[in-house]
Amino acid sequence: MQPLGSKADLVSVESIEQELTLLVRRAQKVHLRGGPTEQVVERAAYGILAWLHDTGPLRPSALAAHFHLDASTISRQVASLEQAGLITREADTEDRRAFRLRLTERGRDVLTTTRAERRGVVRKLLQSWSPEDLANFASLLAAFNAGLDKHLASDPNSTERSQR
Amino acid sequence: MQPLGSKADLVSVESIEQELTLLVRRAQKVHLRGGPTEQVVERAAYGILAWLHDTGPLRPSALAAHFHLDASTISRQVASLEQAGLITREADTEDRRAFRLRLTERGRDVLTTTRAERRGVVRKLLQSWSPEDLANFASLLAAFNAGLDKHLASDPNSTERSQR
DNA sequence: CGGTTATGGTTGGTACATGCAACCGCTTGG
DNA sequence: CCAAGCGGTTGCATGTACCAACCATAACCG
Repeated sequence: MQPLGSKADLVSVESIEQELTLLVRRAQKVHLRGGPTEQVVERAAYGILAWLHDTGPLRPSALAAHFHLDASTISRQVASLEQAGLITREADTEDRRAFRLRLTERGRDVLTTTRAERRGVVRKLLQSWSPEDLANFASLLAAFNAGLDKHLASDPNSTERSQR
Repeated sequence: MQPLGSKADLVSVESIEQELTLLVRRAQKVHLRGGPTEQVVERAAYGILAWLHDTGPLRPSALAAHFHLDASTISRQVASLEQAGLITREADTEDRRAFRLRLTERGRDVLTTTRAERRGVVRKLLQSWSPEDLANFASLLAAFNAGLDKHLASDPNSTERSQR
């Protein structure tokens, strides 16, 4: 509809940057807990539980790579999840330095509950959207994340300081 | 195309929840700094600078409301921005308890630089997108933020603990 | 008025998230 | 077998955030 690099594109990029900034800032506080009487599941922990659940037993290093976080950060969060009885570490048969993390029964339960609540919030937020918009948003968001992933992977610090 | 509440909707909601979680987690680290030799502009500070710039002098309380953050959080960030010489406080003629925040010359410069860099990153991330997708993403993101804003405003804690 | 309550902001205390540097122990390659 | 490297942990520093307690001014009310 419009030539590449048109003014409308610029406006879109500006708007996207703006909205992302706001979203990320605000979303800090949308971290759910286990349930009514339940256990605390921290914001950071939820991501780990979900990823472990969806992709099977993983090493801490694999988690760090997925989230683009420092190994030390993962290490502490893993320790606390283990403490809480939501995950266990099992020996890695191929390397005795490492181990693999697996959800416990309880971890699965907590994840299920928490995930249901979070999805409930999202559903409520999106209740008035058309199916087309929903599907579109889902796929654009996924595409954006994929791009971000690549960006962070290739160029870990360009976003910290643009140049030296 | 599909009946309301269809399976496809559920899948979209699930996917959106997932992608948002990942995005927010990863985006933590995409906070830019002032420039080559420049001053640190923290992630949080950037949002404040940008909002002050775009909507004129504001009270701290207005910032807190916009970001849905505690007044104390804003207070400290404002103090540090003032310290850095990026904003000034001017008396509020209507209420001597309050004051209004305004960007300084330097604040405007730093914002301009930082914003340009951030937009550059976003542009790079989105360089292969079609104009349609860009425009779509921008408007869906804005709509989502608007919904989130309403949600947080009406029901400040439902996302902290779903019920009692 | 004069006292009580409400509102705008700040400060102290605390918790969580995160990165970097230093370290420990196993693995791997001369 | 020793040196270099990798996986993970721990100490330390920072940034972001909330709540509770506080101060000062404003608004209300009898």
